[in-house]
Amino acid sequence: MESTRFHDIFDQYFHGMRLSRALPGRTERMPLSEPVGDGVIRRLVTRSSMEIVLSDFRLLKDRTIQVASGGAMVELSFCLQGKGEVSVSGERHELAAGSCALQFMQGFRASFEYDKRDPVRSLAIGIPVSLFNDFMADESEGRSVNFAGLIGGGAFRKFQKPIDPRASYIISQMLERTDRAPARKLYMESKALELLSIYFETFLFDREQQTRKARLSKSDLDKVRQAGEILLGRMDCPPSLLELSRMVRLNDFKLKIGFKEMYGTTVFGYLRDNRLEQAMTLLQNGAANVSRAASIVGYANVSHFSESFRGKFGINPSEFIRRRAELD
DNA sequence: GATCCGTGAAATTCTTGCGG
DNA sequence: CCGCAAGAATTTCACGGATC
Repeated sequence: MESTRFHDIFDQYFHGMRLSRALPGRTERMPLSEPVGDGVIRRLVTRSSMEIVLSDFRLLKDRTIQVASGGAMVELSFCLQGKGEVSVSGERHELAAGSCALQFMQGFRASFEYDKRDPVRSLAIGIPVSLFNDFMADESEGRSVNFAGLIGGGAFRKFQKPIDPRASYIISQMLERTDRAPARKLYMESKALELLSIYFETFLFDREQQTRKARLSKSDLDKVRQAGEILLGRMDCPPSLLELSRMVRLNDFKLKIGFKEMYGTTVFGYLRDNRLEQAMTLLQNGAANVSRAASIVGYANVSHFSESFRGKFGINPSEFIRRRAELD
């Protein structure tokens, strides 16, 4: 693992935060090339100083990236692909594909560990504290929410959760319009605001979300992650719950608790979400029709597939294809 | 080809009980 | 009181077939 002063790139582009927002309204596109890696990072700063950063790259070496910041900021980030670990002020956090984090930070130090094998795709939306407080300002019902109150005296506070269906649909729309499309900036900003609204609501105003805490050990969580991987690897013929728990040597009770904790859903809920997301990708790039997509991701009959798809994305697969066709 | 509907199977949640 | 597990109750899911 090579440790690097990679700041120049990442401090500015990747985690988007802590840089001067000198050029509102600007769009930047930064390709990554040898020897660092390949891919591209796109960054858009709106007039309201909201920053939207889309990353899609792969590194050629394992890296530990140190980030330090004196400023304060709020960031909502989505890890779409790849995994890694972050430690902030001694606390470790997992970065897992399919998870979303809302983070509040000021004057902190963090290090990110990335693995060269895993491509990284992520979306980060950063907003200045003043804008955040402004968004929260008109909460009339009693307790008001603001940056200082949330973060307390600390340097960092984070809420984490799997990306929910509404959000993943919005993100896919954003990804489609990264380069072309008229009124792109307006479009991106509106979608980013929509995401902020969804997650401020779930993280900051949903009681039970806040009280959930870690209950399993690191090694058990590791087994849960293994189980998740097994499940994804065998989408077309998944093991039963009991088989799965035996495979990773963890009793089914813990497995269920673990899935709730790590992915925020049940074991088969997780499987289903992933099946449907993969199916959506297939439909999106025209790689398959509805029935083909259903069978690829492991649905034996299309009927149930359509029903699940609608349940998750609020739209029938056929309708989804039709609307996509209209876009082009 | 895609969606809607009824039914049995399974997974999840809820409840209770055991041992530390 | 806590962690865990077994069993009951409830909910969700997958399938086949009818229908659009």
